[in-house]
Order: sequence, then C-alpha cells, then structure tokens
Amino acid sequence: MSSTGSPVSNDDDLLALDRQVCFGLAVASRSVIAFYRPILEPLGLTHPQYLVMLALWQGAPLKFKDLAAQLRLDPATLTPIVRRLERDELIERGRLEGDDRSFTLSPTEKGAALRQQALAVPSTVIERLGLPVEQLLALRDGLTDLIAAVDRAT
Amino acid sequence: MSSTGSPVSNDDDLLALDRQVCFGLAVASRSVIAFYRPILEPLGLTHPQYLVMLALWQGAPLKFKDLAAQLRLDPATLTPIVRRLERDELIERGRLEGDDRSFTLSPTEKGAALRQQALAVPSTVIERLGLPVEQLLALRDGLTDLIAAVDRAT
DNA sequence: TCCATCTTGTTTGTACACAAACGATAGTGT
DNA sequence: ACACTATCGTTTGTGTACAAACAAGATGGA
Repeated sequence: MSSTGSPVSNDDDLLALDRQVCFGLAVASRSVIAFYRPILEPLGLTHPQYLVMLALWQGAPLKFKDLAAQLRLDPATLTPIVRRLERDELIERGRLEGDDRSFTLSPTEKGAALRQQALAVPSTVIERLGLPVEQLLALRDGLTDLIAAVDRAT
Repeated sequence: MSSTGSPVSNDDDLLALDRQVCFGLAVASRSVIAFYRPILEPLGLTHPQYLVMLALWQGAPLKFKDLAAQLRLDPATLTPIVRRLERDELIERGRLEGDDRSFTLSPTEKGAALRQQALAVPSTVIERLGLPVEQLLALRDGLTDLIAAVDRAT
C-alpha cells in the first residue's frame, strides 16, 4: 500500500517488528525474574537484592556509587534496596575516610553465609530451564550488543 | 576445587554466567525502555501504555482478559494502566452482553488518531539504535525461545 | 430454588524504577 | 575566610509489577 514492495519496510511491518522486539524483551525479563522468584524465596531475596549480593560477594567492600554503576541502577532505586538488605542484616555500611557523604557496603557474616545457598541457584535455574548453555551464551552476547548499541546512541 | 576441570562447570563459573544472563536481560530491558522514553514522551505514553495501544490498534475491541493474556500481564497490573489511558481519553470501555463482570476496550477517536504519530516510533528507534535488522530478528528469536523455555518449565 | 463454586476484575500491600528536587559535604577560586 | 560550584546519597511523586484477599456476577448441581 505505502511501501515499495520490499519486505519489512513499510510502517506496519516495522510496527509489528518493534512490538516483537521491545515487547519480547520486556516479557522475557519479567518471565525470567518470575522464574527466579520461587528459587530465591527460600533465601529471602528478591531478584534485585540477589544482584546486589552477587556484586558484593564478588568484591567487597564496594562504594555505594560504584555498586549503582555496576548494576546500572539509579541511586534513588538502589537506596531502598540497600535499606532492606541492611534491615535483614545481610549487608552493612562501612565509613570512608576523607568523604563523609560516601560510604561502602559489605556482606555481614550472615550475608556471607548466604552465599553457600546461593551457589545452588544458577544450576537449579539452568537445569529447570532446560536450555543448552551455548544458547544462553549466544543470548548473552546478543543482549550485550544491544546494551552497547543503546549506550552508544544515548 | 570442586569441579572436574571442564570449563563452565563449577559453581563459581555458573554464578558468573547466571549473573551475565539474568542481569543482562534485566539491564537490556530497562535500557531499551529508557531508550523509548524520550521517543514516547511526545505521544504522552509510557512503555506499557504503548504496548496496550499497539495491541488495541491491531485489533479492537478486545476483552480485558484477552488483553492481559496477550501482554502477559497480571490483571492487577493492567487495571491501573487501563485507568490512566481512559483518564487520558485514549481508550474506552464497551459493555459485553451476557456477562456483566467482563468488558471490552477500544481506542477512542483520539486514541485512533495517535496511531499516526506512533507509526514513526519504530523507524526512529531502529535508526537511532543503528543495529542491523537481522540482528534484531535474531535477538527476537532468542528471546522467544527463552520465553518458551520458561513457559515449559513453569 | 438454593447454595456451593468458579470467574472476573479491583483493591491492598510490598517492592522496584526513574525524574526532579533536596540537604549535606567537598572542592575551588578569590 | 568566603562564596561558588560540584558531588553524593536521600526524599518525593508517579508509574509499573505481582501476590493475596476481595466483591460481584455467573454457573452448576441437589
């Protein structure tokens, strides 16, 4: 109608593709997070909280600012997540000499102990999901490219 | 330490891969939605609202229940989104004979007119993103597989 | 008919996610 | 010392997202 005839070139086709990609991304993200929910629930962690603990288990202490950058989260989003993890005594603040505005975060003893349970999470997920690891790696690479493209374009 | 020596098989490697995939998915989803934000803002739509309008532009009237299923959203999440679109007079309810609990949704005249502006959204996104369409298609397929795997495993 | 049960959409409570404004501290120039 | 600016984390407001409880209508059997 309004196109020259080549495939995936008129507005309606683009609207459909757009719907598939951005919608698929949102659905996949929500689905996977929902898939983690019952697995993380016994640990007493939500998915964002799990990501925070993963970061701190890998390297602590970490400055609040650096943690926000690693997780690509707005500080305003991270603040309440950190507050709940502190309330649950899984992480704690450390002062930073030289700057009274900033602070660091580290797992408490309780938080460090939780890592042992968390080690079972990935294998549980991968096993229940039943996807070959190669496919997960390919997907990861595709997502990485997409994130890089967004960063470049912003 | 605890592994037989093959790559990507011990717990630490799995923890790292897990972090890359589920974290990458969450970041990609948030990044892309953020990327849409300034493009959708002139239309007065948030990203979920945009997805609702896409569904209704493609086929209306749609039963509330069917819309929730299409978008894979909990009805409790869809209710306030629909309320705001009604408040902005972009969609409206239609009664359904035979069942007073249920109702349908359709774009208003104003909502239908908005589609003309929305037609420019996908090309804008794809152009600014600068990724080849083939790569987007491949990513879509990977996401579709992942969603299917989650559905299968749930 | 009457009642138990099921559906359908809303409400309530908790937890992200981000923009904008804020308060407090740090650094910088004069 | 003093103002100016920049940085850091928090607060406030709006908008998802989902679990659990709910209210109202529909449905089926005794």
